[in-house]
Amino acid sequence: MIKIDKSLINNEVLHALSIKSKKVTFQRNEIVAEAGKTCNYIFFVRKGLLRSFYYDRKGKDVTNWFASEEMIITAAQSFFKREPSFLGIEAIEDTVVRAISYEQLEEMFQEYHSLERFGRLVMTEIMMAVGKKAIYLQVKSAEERYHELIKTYPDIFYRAKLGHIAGYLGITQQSLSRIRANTT
Amino acid sequence: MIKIDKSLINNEVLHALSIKSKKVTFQRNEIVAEAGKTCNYIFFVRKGLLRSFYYDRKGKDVTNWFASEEMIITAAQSFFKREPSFLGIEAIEDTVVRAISYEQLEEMFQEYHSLERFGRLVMTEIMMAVGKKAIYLQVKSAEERYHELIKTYPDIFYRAKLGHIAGYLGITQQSLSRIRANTT
DNA sequence: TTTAACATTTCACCTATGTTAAAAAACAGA
DNA sequence: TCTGTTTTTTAACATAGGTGAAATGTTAAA
Repeated sequence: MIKIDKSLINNEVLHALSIKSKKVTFQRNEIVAEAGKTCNYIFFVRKGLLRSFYYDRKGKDVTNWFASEEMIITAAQSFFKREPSFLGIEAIEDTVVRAISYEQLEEMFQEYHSLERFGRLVMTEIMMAVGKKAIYLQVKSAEERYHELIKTYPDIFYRAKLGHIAGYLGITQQSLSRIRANTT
Repeated sequence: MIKIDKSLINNEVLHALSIKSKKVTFQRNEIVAEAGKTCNYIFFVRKGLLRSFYYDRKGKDVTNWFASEEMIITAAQSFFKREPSFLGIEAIEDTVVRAISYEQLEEMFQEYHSLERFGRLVMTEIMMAVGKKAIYLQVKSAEERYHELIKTYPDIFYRAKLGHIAGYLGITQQSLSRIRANTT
């Protein structure tokens, strides 16, 4: 759930980005990046909804992150460290993205100092978003986490499955169902 | 718990950093950055141990992060976004740091493209460390989180108070004491 | 329109962690 | 070394959320 603030990039770089990136479409339920393989792309979502996910020790599917219109998503650790990913990414809806490969992005970082800066600022945004999630998991109840999620990202309620949302919140789908029943 | 890999910076920039930064010492229990105020410095720890912390809704002190030798710490959201901090930072031991102000760091980012790049890489490391913490809180039991912490950062066991560690793990100090009793 | 697959809710019971309070242990200053 | 303070442990009880299973609801293909 990281929105990109394009006003931080100048037009020249924005143009270069649009040339280097390619448009890709995915169908609902299609795998966008496979767990176990190195993730070579960062995706800018134009239309649709994606989630990254992994399997916990007991084999349960856990949603790690969502991304919809104007947001970015990748398997960050794999993409930036060039190693196999423990995260998979899938399209939850029919989705259109623009994808930039690691090599292309690296080239552009070399070429445009201002993009390197933008990259640092985006990474700072991501870090704070992830940090906020950690703090919520650290001190808020499941119910509070749920209400906060729906408040800041209302359409997730209609667009994602209960089990996906529950996994993201770190609870079971039964617990989330119970929370909904208690508070609606 | 973010170690800095200095091999990613060239000597010229490293030298400039050491000139622009200043050495500061703090006594055990001294406040290094106050919650409610904008945090103007990023700290590179030379000696000692620090923690960042906040108060949850019920007023309970919760440790957010630790930093010891060769690590960095700041109130990231405040420092990078230039806004009042919800985090405080305190020295847990007598501590020596090198501090760089936001203005100085900004100047240096403008001057050295390679530092901007380094900043992006460091931010990526931080993001992944925070992401790992979030995942642990999402799917691991308190006991697993405790053992992982002690495994990856053994001296925290001797150097930090039980209550600080418990807060970091997202549990009460009584629960952590119980976990220790069960497994020692 | 029926049926099969999938998603959500409900329920009874269980367990990890929280809460409150007190005892024990460790530590720091005189 | 003694003493007051802080930290850690222990214990009894409370509760949020997990588990497994079944019931109900929804969707979409045939």
